[in-house]
Amino acid sequence: MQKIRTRFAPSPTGYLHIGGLRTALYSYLLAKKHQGVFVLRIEDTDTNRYVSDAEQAMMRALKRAGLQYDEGPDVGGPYKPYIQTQRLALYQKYALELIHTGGAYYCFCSKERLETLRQQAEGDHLPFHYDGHCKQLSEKETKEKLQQKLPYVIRQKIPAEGTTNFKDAVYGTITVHNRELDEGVLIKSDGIPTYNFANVIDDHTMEITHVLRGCEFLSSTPKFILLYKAFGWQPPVFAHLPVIIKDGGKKLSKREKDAAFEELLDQGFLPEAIINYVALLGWNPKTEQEIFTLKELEEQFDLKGLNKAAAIFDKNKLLWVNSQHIQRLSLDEFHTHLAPYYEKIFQKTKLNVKKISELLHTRTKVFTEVPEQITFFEALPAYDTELFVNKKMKTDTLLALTALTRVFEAFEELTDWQEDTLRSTALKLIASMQLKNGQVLWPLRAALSGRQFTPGGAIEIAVILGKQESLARIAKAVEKLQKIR
RNA sequence: GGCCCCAUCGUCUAGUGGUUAGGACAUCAGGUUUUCAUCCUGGAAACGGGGGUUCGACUCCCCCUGGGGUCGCCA
Repeated sequence: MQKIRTRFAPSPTGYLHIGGLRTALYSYLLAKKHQGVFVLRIEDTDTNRYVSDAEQAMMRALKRAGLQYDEGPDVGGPYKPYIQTQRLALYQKYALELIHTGGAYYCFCSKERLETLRQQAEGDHLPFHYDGHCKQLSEKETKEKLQQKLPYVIRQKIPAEGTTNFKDAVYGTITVHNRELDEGVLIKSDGIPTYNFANVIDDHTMEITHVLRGCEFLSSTPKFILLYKAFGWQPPVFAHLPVIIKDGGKKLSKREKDAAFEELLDQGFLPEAIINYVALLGWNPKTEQEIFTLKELEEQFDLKGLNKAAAIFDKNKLLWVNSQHIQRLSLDEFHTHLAPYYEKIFQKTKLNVKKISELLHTRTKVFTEVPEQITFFEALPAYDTELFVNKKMKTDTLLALTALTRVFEAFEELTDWQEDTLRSTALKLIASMQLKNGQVLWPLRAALSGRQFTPGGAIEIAVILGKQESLARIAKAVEKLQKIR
């Protein structure tokens, strides 16, 4: 069997958004699954929309996502160059060939004439099609106009009769009447090809076997097929992907920050989690597995599992997938991810941050939510004595005062500030007071943290804070509680 | 508007003529736990509508409705 070659062919107009990421991912997975080759090609034929550094941003994003391409602008390959504006001579050559074989023709119509045609069509409530005006030109007339150096474009010639169809790997057979197809521009007046043309030439010359792209191309694919036919080439397998929309059914635009892959990274999501989530948005593994590594996706991906309907990007589920990936991280790996946050937060104190990581591990959905969870370690936040009142724990300010006073006395005597010791000391005290664990430990945790909810319990927090700081915080709580008596 | 495409819980989806319509997220209730989180148990929650075909339709066909795409010298 022929070796599978897929490509991701973005136009460098901005950043890698979720839809693009998914297209790239599926292309990558399809190639990897079959030991094929994944190519990155930059489609920069729109000189008006040139955005500097967008290519670099695209390549960086792909790499951060883990989708390393085998051939591309910066890594080279046997079909280079991989940037369309560097392949202009090639398109020129094929366009000429197409004119000679009757698959295309010169068109000298002015933009004004086309605009008039367009307005007319609109007035008649008809779809605009080029009227074929220049198709009637004789060879001699054409030659004359070329010699006069009149500006021209090259248009695709489309059969007036019949239908064109192709089998899409996800949508099945698509058929359209040729009369519905516009004889679109192949080469623009500046000599640069349009997407329609460059895409076909490149996919063929780069021997791409499978084209995965957004379904906005579904209805124009017959034109591509016609182009392949005109050249006598075998078209690749096409697989069009449904769109990803945001909640509320609106289109996910590149402008939207949360639609950009790297923005998600900045928001504290793991690249492998984003990949995992996006993979499931429109593809079903046919098993009940939900959490995948890239490697597992490479093994299990199949075009057959692709879905036709548009999918809504659900950040909630992404959050969950992310938390799952975080929990699968080893403690060391997890700790490494948190290091920069610790550095920022713990300016004054030197704490056992490894222990904090332990507490955080099952409590983190995204890294960016970590700071708010642990700032109380650095400095005791202001709090009200109401914090000591908890119905479920059966505590109130009076009980808290006695409990904390006793805890202070017991802890003060300890020479060994270890978790086991603290726990047994606390439990012994609780037993002697004939109270429930929560009646002492809730006030203790509140005193130590000044917060209603914390990662970890009273004992764990005390261990991390150390003896001096813990006692100071308990003393402060006692003082506060005495004041309101 | 023409053409093309799509349609199962709020969301992602399984389902290919006979199922108590399954799973996951979210949600609700309960349990474990010194709070929170994790973890465990359970609940509520869907086949857009109308016609056919068939002994039998979520599944097949048609129409409607709703949604999306496209109609550029953009991709």
